[in-house]
Amino acid sequence: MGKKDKMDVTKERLLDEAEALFAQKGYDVVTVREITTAAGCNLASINYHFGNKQNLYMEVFRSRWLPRVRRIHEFFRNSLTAHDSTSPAAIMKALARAFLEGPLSDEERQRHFRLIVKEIANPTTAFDLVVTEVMRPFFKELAGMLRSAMPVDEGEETLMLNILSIFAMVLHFNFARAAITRITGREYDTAFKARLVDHIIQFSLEGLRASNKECSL
Amino acid sequence: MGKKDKMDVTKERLLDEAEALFAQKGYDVVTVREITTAAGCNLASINYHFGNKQNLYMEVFRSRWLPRVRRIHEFFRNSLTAHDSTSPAAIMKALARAFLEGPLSDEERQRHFRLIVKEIANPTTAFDLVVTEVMRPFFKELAGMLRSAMPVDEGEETLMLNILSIFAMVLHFNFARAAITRITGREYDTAFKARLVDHIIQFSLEGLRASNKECSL
DNA sequence: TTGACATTGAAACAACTGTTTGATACAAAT
DNA sequence: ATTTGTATCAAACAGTTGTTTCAATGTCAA
Repeated sequence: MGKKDKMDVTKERLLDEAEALFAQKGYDVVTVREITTAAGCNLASINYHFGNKQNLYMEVFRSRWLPRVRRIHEFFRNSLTAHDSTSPAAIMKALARAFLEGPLSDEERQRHFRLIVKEIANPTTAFDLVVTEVMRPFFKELAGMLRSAMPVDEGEETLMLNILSIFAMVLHFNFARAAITRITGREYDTAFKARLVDHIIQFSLEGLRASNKECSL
Repeated sequence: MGKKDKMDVTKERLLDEAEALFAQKGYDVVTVREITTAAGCNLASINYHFGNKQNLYMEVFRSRWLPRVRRIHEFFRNSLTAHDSTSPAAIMKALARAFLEGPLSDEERQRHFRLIVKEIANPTTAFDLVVTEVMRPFFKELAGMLRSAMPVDEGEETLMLNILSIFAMVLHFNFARAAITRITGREYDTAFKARLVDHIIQFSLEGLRASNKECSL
């Protein structure tokens, strides 16, 4: 194995461990020593491969977060064309399923949402990247789908609020796990997870109908 | 003005500034120098009055957060007994209004939710305090209200999920402000805020109906 | 084999962290 | 007036932070 390969391996491991730690604790709490120790490499390797800690954080979003959310989006599109039904309910169900039961493993999903929730709470340049690269385009795509699927033509803003609400639910039940278990006292096992997915879909589906009724008044 | 008064003043100002900064940036990012400078007092005053930084953080929750959420709960109860209507819709509307338009100023509300969202993401002992002191009792109270108001008797878990969902919406649209403005491009002015409140209430109201239908099948 | 290059390693760096110290100022009690 | 106790202050503390330095190591081309 040449050194060229070794470099890639170190870089990849740094990105992996960095993402896991950033998602778990947040950017400021995680130290470069923590990351390099977890990756099993030298303290200076972050600065060597990425320049500084900030660049490593950005690179996590570029090379890990963005490709992953694109996989989710693809999963969503595929599951829609497969059933080729374009009712709002079908769209919403496919959307929720893509994010909650899609191509991601449970661990990946938690990392994914924890990272973006921290960015939502305190946006950095990484959030600008995410917004321009995937969020705004995907929201536009969704709005177009829903507009043509809705019996009543809603305003751009109403559509946006509905989409935001669904993501609010998905995000919340993913990042509030620790809190939910403490409040409810119930374990976050697979049975409970399935129950949650069902609930989120039903809740959002009905919520979506609200704006339709409101507009038809 | 005696020194006894001065102490109280310093202590109160430390709590105020600490809460604002903790809510804005998070516990680890905020430094004791930042807090004491903002409060206009000496660096050592935090350790003098509270022992250490952690205790100050806990005291913020004890003397600021808990009383505030209790005011919201009172507001909710009062607005319910005033209209003495106990339909699920009335309960939900009163609940959403209490948290979104209740006794809190807009600035207070944002501080309030940002603090608890950070605790939900990464719970500390402060979260245990909040759960045992207000969350579990209030959730039980709410569940009791909704159970007797619902036409179909739901399971304890379904009720809990519905309540959690409403708080998910309320929390999200309060702490995701920066993100929402960046995504939608729309200003977070009073008009938009009013629109949001309406939306959350409608969305949650319909979402609540979902479980009722589900159970009746 | 030699030389150039890329990667790793241990050690040190200055800056910043929460906390402690001891002196000082001041009000109330003796 | 003296003592006592409380609050504030500047200064220093030890530990940790991200980053830099420079020698050591290995790889590939000449």
